[in-house]
Amino acid sequence: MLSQTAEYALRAVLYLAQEATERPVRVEEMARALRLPRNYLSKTLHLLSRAGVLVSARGKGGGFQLAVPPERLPLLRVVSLFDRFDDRRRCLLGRPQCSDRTACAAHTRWKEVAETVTAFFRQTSVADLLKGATLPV
Amino acid sequence: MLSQTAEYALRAVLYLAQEATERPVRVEEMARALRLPRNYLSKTLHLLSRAGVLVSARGKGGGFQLAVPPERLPLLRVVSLFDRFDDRRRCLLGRPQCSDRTACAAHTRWKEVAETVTAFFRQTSVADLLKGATLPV
DNA sequence: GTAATTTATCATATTATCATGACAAAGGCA
DNA sequence: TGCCTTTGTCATGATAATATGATAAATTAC
Repeated sequence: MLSQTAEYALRAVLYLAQEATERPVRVEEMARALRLPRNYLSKTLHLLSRAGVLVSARGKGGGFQLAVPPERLPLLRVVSLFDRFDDRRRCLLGRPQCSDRTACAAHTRWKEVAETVTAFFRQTSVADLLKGATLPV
Repeated sequence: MLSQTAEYALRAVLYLAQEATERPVRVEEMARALRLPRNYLSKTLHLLSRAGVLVSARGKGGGFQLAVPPERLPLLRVVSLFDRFDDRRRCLLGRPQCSDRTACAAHTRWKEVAETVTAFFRQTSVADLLKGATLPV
């Protein structure tokens, strides 16, 4: 459903929201805890930082932290950095343009489903997910 | 949302349902009409045939036809040949197993959304899509 | 200012997906 | 039979996604 990279990003953000209230967390620690490839995760976290989702600090005591309180961080803000959620994705038959006016055969029926998916990412916050978490992320 | 290949397959099946009531359709014709790569489409159609969605015939007058009336052909039967719709896909955080018992942090909320998506593919038939089609597929 | 620590970046490797081209196999028809 | 048509299959190539390893740049601590 999500690309591998978006999934990594989401898991990392959840980890930060859960583990790191104040202290910054090193890539090393996160990669180990989540079993993700270290340098690949590093790049992903860097992108999240540039997008203002995380803040990073180098040197001793450095690492990554959320830049935003989890309550005000919709999942869409995380995953949309890596996966597209535009019209092109939302057309089931892959048309470059597919709207109410230029509808493909699947448009009317698929639109609702696609909108449900997007709404989930837009309306669900990182904090929402942690509420439901019974196990560590 | 769907892989390129699953999307090609779906478009091809829709084309057959719309254009070919009796006569078989050649790959050449379909590739041209749908602007898909010819030999790649050929392989995709072959898989659909082996799965019993299409029937193929070689030689003059040959080509592909639906093996099943469009009313009794759920989209899932087409796309699940190319994309996975199992638990793994349905876990937002990519866990190998994620069920009500072994729930990830996103499970409860995501389950509904994922089920909406799967239900769409399971309950919508090829014929359903053609009903809504105002333009040629 | 030097060393240690940690992120940032670059170059490259690996893998999966998508695509092309050539030819083999099978069916229809004179 | 021999020829044409069309699917079936194989070998290969192109591209994007994922991953690794090496090194640069920044920060902290002494």
